[in-house]
Amino acid sequence: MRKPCCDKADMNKGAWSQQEDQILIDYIKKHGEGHWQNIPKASGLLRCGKSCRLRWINYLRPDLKKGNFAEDEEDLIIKLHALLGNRWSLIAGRLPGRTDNEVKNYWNSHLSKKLTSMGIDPKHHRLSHYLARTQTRIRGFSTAETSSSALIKDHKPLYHQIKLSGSANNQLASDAGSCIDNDDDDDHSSTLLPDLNVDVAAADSSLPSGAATE
DNA sequence: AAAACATGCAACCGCTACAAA
DNA sequence: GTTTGTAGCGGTTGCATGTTT
Repeated sequence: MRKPCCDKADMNKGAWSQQEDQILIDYIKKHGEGHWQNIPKASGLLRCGKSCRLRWINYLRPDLKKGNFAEDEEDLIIKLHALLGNRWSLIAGRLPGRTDNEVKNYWNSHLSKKLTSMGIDPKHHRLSHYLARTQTRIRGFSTAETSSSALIKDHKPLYHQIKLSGSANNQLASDAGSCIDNDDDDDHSSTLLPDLNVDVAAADSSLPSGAATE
């Protein structure tokens, strides 16, 4: 087991001060991103490189979009989560200005509850056991589009069509295909996602099993 | 008004992947 | 081929704030 990256007792922890933020911003403006381990030494910050990287990526980056998630962003997150599982960085990569941490937090605090309240298991994106008992066995998104359609219609359009440009869609399919596994207990593996036009069954099987599952 | 509880977010921790030596 | 160091990712925690009792 490797030592932690920052075991020095004199390193700061916890919330960042404005002064620390400014030092980090100034340093990165001058030297660019990367070489995070050098930043504490070079800038005089009493933070480990890992902490600097996280602070920059999640909070200080100028291209970050602050504020609430739009409805179409929510929808996209839900769809991508159904496709990719907890691959937060991949999902965030499809949402300009959003970070993996932000998407993850938003999922855990809002979206998973929202799906649960709709009777949908947020983990597997299918009807919860209670509802499923009264339904035919269904797989993947077709669940929400068919068997639970009446349920869905009473709520905001979580599963409505998201318009992606052709190239964006192809890129998504490409990205998604590169990270979905063949876990046969996982309903992602054979799901044809109608909205995104992505046949997950055709995904690369070379990835470690369970990568998109729990 | 105050205590208890719930919620959301920022940050940390541990792990893995990857590259360089 | 092995070792070592760094970057990046996802899970988890802790704290600040808001809400309820």
